[in-house]
Amino acid sequence: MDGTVPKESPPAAQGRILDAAENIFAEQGFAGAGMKAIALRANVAQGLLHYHFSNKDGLYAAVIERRSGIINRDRISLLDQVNLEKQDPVPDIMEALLKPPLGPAGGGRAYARILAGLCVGDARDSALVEEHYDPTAKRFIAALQIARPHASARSISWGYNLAVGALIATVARDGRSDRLIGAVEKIEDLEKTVARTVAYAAGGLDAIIAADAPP
Amino acid sequence: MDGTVPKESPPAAQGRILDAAENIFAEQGFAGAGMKAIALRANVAQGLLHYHFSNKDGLYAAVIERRSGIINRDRISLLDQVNLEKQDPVPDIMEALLKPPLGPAGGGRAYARILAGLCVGDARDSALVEEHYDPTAKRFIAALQIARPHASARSISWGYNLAVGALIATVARDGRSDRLIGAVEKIEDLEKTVARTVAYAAGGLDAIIAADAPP
DNA sequence: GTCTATATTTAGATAGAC
DNA sequence: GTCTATCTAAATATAGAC
Repeated sequence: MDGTVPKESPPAAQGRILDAAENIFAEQGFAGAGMKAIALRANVAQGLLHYHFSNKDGLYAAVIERRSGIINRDRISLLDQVNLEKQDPVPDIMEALLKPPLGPAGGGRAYARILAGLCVGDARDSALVEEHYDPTAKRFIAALQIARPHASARSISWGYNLAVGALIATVARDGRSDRLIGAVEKIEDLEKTVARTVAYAAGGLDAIIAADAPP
Repeated sequence: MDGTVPKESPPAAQGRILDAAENIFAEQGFAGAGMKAIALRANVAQGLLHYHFSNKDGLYAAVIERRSGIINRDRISLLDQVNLEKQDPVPDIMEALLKPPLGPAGGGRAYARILAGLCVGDARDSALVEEHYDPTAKRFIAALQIARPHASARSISWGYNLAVGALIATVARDGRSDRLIGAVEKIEDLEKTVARTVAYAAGGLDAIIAADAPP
């Protein structure tokens, strides 16, 4: 003991700020989120946000960096477990891509909505996607190309992009499907949601490959 | 001649404002767009925006209303031409759904990005979707249910939602597919883009129906 | 590291002349 | 209907005490 006393453990102010920012950016988007509201939800003074993250852009980038790191690690870990020699590895590849962001470690609905915003966003968002997601994306595209060796590179990359689109629709439009059919029942469980999105992405990929094939 | 002189014909200030707002809302999102910037691009005084549309919410709603009216009219018109008795009408239904927003009358990339934002947006966006898009959505879901009578209502409605997700990915992520494979060629033509998205949505729908079927 | 208080800029909205 | 000028509120960011 040297007399120094650590104030708070891991989820110190810095972590609370990131959590609060993740939620508010998800709800309001980048421009709509306010530093004041984030500080309020994190129970810290507004000035502290600037001390730790310089400015709003820095805070936004920190949120993306933290969560994308977790998601990419999980994605790659699952992808490495896929046996590319098996009969049809595409569903396994899609599950490795789609399950991490849908699961609890993926930040739940909040971060998934940020991810959706990233994909339809402006130049700042594009730069963040390129930095934090492109490297992993290339890994998945390479795996899909191995699984479908006769497909064109363009079909494969669109199959990847449209799989992410299915992910976005799954997260962002949750609730609308039930509303449109007047359903009143409970929330689906995660397994079923993942299974449906995986089936959709795998089926869609093969459909565009078939449509692209020379007649 | 009575001395009165009409200032400008159809594309008067009101139309220019809507055009400018559509573009800036597309680029920046609702919160990011500024009334000042919209007025500047429309070449009108800022006060005029409030004279015509009361406030920012009113202007946003007017942009959605104008474009969704055109898209819904085109969608229903194409859907009514689909022969539901033919062997497999699903691709035709999907084309009726996806072609209008991708085409020139759909507002081009600008409005498509607004549409994407609507789908991942907050409460205000949900209300606008419910008002302007739900009625047409129900028509398409009904048509899909007729084309796939043995599929569950939930599979059908998710097939619809995920088709919209494919639309969003097609528009919003344009450019990323080529970047990821290092392509440097020209822009694809509209026909090919529509055909791929239609094939994806149709193939994905049947995949989730198959996955949902009792074993 | 954290807080309080404040500076600076920018936003949406309004008033009134033309 | 349109413009100029202005009001008021809110945002981000900073300064300095603790």
